[in-house]
Amino acid sequence: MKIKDIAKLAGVSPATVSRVMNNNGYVKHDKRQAVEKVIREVGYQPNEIAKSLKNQKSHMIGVIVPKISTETASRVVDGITEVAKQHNYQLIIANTNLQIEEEIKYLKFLSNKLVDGIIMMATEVTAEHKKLAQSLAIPIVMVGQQVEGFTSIVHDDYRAAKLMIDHIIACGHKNIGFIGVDPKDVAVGQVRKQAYIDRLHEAGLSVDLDLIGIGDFSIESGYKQMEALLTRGKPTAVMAVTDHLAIGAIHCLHDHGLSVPNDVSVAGLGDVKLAKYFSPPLTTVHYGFKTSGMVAAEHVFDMIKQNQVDSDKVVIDFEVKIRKSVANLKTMRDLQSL
Amino acid sequence: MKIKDIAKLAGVSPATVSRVMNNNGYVKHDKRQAVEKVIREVGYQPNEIAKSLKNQKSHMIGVIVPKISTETASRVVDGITEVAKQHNYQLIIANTNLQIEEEIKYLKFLSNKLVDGIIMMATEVTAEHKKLAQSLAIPIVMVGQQVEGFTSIVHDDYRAAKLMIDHIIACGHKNIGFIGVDPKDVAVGQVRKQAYIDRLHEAGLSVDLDLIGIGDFSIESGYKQMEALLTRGKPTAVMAVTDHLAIGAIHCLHDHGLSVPNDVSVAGLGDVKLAKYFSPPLTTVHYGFKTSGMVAAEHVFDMIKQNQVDSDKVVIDFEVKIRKSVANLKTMRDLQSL
DNA sequence: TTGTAAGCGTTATCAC
DNA sequence: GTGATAACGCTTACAA
Repeated sequence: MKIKDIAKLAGVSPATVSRVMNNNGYVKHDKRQAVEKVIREVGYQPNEIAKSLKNQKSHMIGVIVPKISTETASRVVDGITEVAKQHNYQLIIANTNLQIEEEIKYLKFLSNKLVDGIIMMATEVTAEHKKLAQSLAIPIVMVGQQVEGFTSIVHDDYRAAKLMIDHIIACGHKNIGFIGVDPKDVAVGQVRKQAYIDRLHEAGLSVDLDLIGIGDFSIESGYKQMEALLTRGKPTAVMAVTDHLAIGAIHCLHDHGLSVPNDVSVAGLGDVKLAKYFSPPLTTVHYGFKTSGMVAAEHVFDMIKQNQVDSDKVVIDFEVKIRKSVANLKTMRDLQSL
Repeated sequence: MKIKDIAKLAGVSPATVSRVMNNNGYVKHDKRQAVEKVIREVGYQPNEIAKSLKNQKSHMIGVIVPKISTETASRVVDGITEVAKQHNYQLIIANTNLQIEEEIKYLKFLSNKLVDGIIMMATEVTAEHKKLAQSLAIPIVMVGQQVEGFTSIVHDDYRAAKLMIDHIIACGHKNIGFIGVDPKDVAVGQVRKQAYIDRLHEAGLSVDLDLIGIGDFSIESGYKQMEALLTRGKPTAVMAVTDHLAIGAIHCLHDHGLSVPNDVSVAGLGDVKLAKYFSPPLTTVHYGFKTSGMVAAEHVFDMIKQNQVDSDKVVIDFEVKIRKSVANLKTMRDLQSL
């Protein structure tokens, strides 16, 4: 059923039907009624593809994510959908499974008039990414990593990690371990580690390489790195760069008969939904991922509307969540001396 | 940059360029070379919208989910993406936030030539859903709920829940509580509850209404329902219809100074990623959500290819995960008598 | 082997 | 107010 058919049935021209559908131009009351009646009766729905082609607007934005089945990604996507809905936009999502060529491929593919804008959650951003992205006519915003020349929605990873270490130091810990990830991921792999190192230095504590382990993003990896740390040194506290890593570490500690936090404290970063339900409830930093998504979407829509590209950097709030997985050595000592 | 421009630059007709791009029809070697060279040089990418309009195929499938930031949904979507990729299809996802009118709306919207098929994760399926869905020309498959007249990808919720209760009974429990959800969700709200009731009857145990609580899908709700159960009766074990509910229940028990599983056993259903890292590790049933998604996608593509609609019911495997949150009363007694 | 032109379903311009 | 008609960028008969 196309516009022509409706026109015929209503005894008007296609143009009139179009005018009725889009509420623009003058249409006499009775004709409008007639058209609306037919539309209702046959349940006509316009062909969105044809509209897109004609209007040069698809009313879709592309979202490139490393892995949708990740809490971080799905929370960001959740935020994006929410504001997309307000703008009557649909999301077309591309799951790259962390493969960099896939990201490039989708960036190209999506930009061919298929979408009016792109939101990209990149882990690693290469020069090729940047060059390609810059060559595209449509607005692109980056989430999670700051990328030169693009509007980037980020959390202040440096400050967040530093405040976490702050808290650990304030609890009286001196041998503080670190479990991180590959530095290819700048925000998580580099920035958070740098914060750790800087904060230790500031506190006059030495950075012990034996107390640093680098894994990937899996829980198992947290377990393994913790195990390695245990053979190499004697940390009283460990900060993991991710809640999953922290959970793996805690599990390892338990398996080794160590109590968290009485024997070793563990802190995470990210505040996954279940973090507070663990035992001990995980001390971590809450990142507003959904907010990131919403803000990212708002920026894309601004750029679409104004038909121009900007390159802000917007920093989303975080919140340190002090729970039970980091022990206060001072109060523990006080308790023991009683 | 459109096909016409490429044609001009390469000194051929648009038709030839199209033939080169799609590898069909005869094109002389040198012309092909020339065209390919230009394409490469200008980085030409065809307009996918125009292709869709002409080909009457969008190479996109629509995915309607209640809430993407849910582990269940995102695992299903993960599976869908994986097979979509093999077929060179993109996903356009619609997040309904559990609102039924949204589902209807998207069902209509997506079907207007925008997508070649739809995968729907519905919680509640009304008559209106069915009628509308049936009127659409494109293939639709349902995930998570069996819907008459549609290919439905489901888990055997009845058997899964029954086996879980089985295990609980086998552990010597007699006062078994139940935390469920609204029956509007047939699979989770009705079927799992029925399994609980039936299994108790089969075992000759009476069903005590005071030991049944109905909440929603939130962790907090599990907490509240558990609290209510505690005031009304004295269960030695509780099955929650969802891991989140179970986690809430466990939390409540802990807050009341009760040990899980020594005082009260708790089982969940679903096996969220972190379930095995809880303490105690959660006894639950693993559902292959990613597999559901993959199978759903395969069915959609079959139907798209064969250009016909079928209405299978396919049942995805599950696996009972016996961990530590359900105690064996018999061995406990043996231990005590030593 | 290649080019011309019609057509996919809309919308917008321009006559009337 | 309304209706032809060209155009959006592509593919595919059909002609040459």
